[in-house]
Amino acid sequence: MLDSVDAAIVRELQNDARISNKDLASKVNLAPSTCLERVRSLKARGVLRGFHADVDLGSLGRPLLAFIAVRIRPHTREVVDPFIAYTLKLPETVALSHVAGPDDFLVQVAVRDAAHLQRLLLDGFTSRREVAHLQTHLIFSHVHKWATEPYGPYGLE
Amino acid sequence: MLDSVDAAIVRELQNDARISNKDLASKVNLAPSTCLERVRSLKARGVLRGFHADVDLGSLGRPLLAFIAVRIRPHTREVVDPFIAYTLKLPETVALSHVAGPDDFLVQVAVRDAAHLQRLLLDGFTSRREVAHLQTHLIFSHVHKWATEPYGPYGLE
DNA sequence: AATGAAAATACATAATG
DNA sequence: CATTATGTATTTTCATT
Repeated sequence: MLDSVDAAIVRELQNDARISNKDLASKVNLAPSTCLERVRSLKARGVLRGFHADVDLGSLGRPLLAFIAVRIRPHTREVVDPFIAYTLKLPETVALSHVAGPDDFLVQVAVRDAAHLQRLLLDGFTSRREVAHLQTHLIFSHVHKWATEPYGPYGLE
Repeated sequence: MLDSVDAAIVRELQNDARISNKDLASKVNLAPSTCLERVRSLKARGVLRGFHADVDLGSLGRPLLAFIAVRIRPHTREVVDPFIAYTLKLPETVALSHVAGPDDFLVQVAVRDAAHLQRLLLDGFTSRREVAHLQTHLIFSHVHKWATEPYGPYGLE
């Protein structure tokens, strides 16, 4: 359960995680000491899970993004869990979703170029016995909305 | 072009964007003053694009995630650009990818429950004239790997 | 829960090697 | 780029409300 002050703190930290506690306090109309307590509590309650730099992937030598839709067979825990662990260990993997539907997983990857993507597909995915089907969607552009607002009054959840 | 020190700074800030400059400097074996300069330069060069809190969406009243694959028609700039602007304004939208393939867009949304998702699909998407086809993939689980490592030596890019 | 004040840290900058 | 020095600002704790 978030009150309106918590919601304001969460909003500000979604937009700028490196804001100083003093400036944050001033934005949400709290004394710095109170603000610090609120932030600690939000972390302790698991509302704030972490703080991360958003990095230009091109600068990291990975300018090309793609989704890889993967069907695995059999779709049992014995196969699913190791597949997830394996995929998350790949340095190309940026995000992994286990989804409902014809496809089982959507893997978002960041690579240097098309040749790198091809190698990843062949050596990293189709070579695995549990991978039954692959479909690749090149990403022309990708926008992440870093700040999600609470649903309902103040996210009474 | 990142050297190994830049790469280390970027890695640390991807893992913890709220680390103090002093602690960051110590982790990457720099003097604080030098470290501060490095971080500023990385921001100025666009390598570090921003810093964001990772928030538990359930706590915001949005525990259900889905991908919505959208085909729009015609796929012209006159239609594409307003569609992107519209979709990014929806409070349910978390991320939007313009992709190659049969589907034109993958929209990641966060909603309260299945009823909310249904309303979003009907009122937010299928009601629009340019939306030719929709396919929804419920997300069972989603993992974002916040730290992407450079490709090659130090991401010589 | 929130506050203000004190004590401990950290930041920002400049000068020097 | 590291170190040092300096003044300023922030963070953090804690007694009080």
